[in-house]
Amino acid sequence: MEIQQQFEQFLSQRGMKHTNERREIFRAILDMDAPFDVDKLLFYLKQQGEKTSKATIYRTLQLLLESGLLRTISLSPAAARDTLYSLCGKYRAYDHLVCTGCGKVRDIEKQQICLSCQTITKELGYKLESHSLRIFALCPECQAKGIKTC
Amino acid sequence: MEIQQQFEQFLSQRGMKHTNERREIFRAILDMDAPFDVDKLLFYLKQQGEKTSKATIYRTLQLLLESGLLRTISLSPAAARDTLYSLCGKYRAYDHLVCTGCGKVRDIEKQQICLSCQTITKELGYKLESHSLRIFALCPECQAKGIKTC
DNA sequence: ACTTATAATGAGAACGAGTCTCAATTGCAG
DNA sequence: CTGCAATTGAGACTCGTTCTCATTATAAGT
Ligand SMILES: [Mn+2]
Ligand SMILES: [Mn+2]
Ligand SMILES: [Zn+2]
Ligand SMILES: [Zn+2]
Repeated sequence: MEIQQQFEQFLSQRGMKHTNERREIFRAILDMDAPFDVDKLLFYLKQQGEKTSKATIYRTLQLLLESGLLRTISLSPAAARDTLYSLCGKYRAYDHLVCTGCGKVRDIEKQQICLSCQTITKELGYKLESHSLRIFALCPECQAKGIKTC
Repeated sequence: MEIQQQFEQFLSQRGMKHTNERREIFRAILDMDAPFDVDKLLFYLKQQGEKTSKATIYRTLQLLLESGLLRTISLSPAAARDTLYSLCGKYRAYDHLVCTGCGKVRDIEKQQICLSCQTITKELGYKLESHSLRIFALCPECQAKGIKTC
């Protein structure tokens, strides 16, 4: 099924209206070519002549999170600002390797991580839903430059 | 070495002063019996008659993070509020299993996770520093109660 | 189509965690 | 002790996020 239709179906299931704003916001999200924050989305919509309000964007993002179509990304263990969002499945990996020197982020795809999560939850009788792994490490370039962290 | 002395040594290495405020804040952190936020720390210190300021608490927490004695915890992938802190080593695991139903958090200790992180960073020529894994799953109790998420 | 009830939106005020400023205080080297 | 740079406290400030409420749009019922 088309992803737009999945959202509309989600709205219907909840007895919510299919508004023009919800459509436009979702379309803008589909246009994003990297994880985005609210500012970026708002700017993009303004550019296109939409006068969507900040409040409606936050409300729609919340709906998309609840629908399971969108997820948040937290790259830094501290960062309590500027939430990043990404469509589920748009980028293959949910796991990230973050360079503590230059901040560069790589996606990780390691079957072993998924298997470990399955093992852990199975052993404890939990029903696995998702996971998020962040590895903090110094990239080869930063090692060469002699950048130190901590 | 005593952990208090490790902090004082860190301050000395940086040529920073051993102030009463830094001592009292660290003592309060040692008294915490669970991951804490700044509010809780501030309240605890007020209770004890200390009139430490919010600014100094943030400044000292930052120093403790840099010293490697303290870490932050991010349990929810969304939460952009109220950072949680915990002494390194106070709770054994850095990885958490979070119930998406009741929010209950368990520590995870799985050697396999550490090994995977080592493998991943080694393959890419990175120098591993740390990692943080959060597994989101429904606990047995919540499954029994028929609580659904998403 | 038209009406109507009500869900949704927009504008901006409010909120709150975290940061910054600067005058007053404190630690500590000499 | 003294002198001075480092540190602190009070509170203003920032800015991402949430809330409020008057206005507007959706969709069910006719
Ligand atoms: Mn931004
Ligand atoms: Mn709190
Ligand atoms: Zn790097
Ligand atoms: Zn549970």
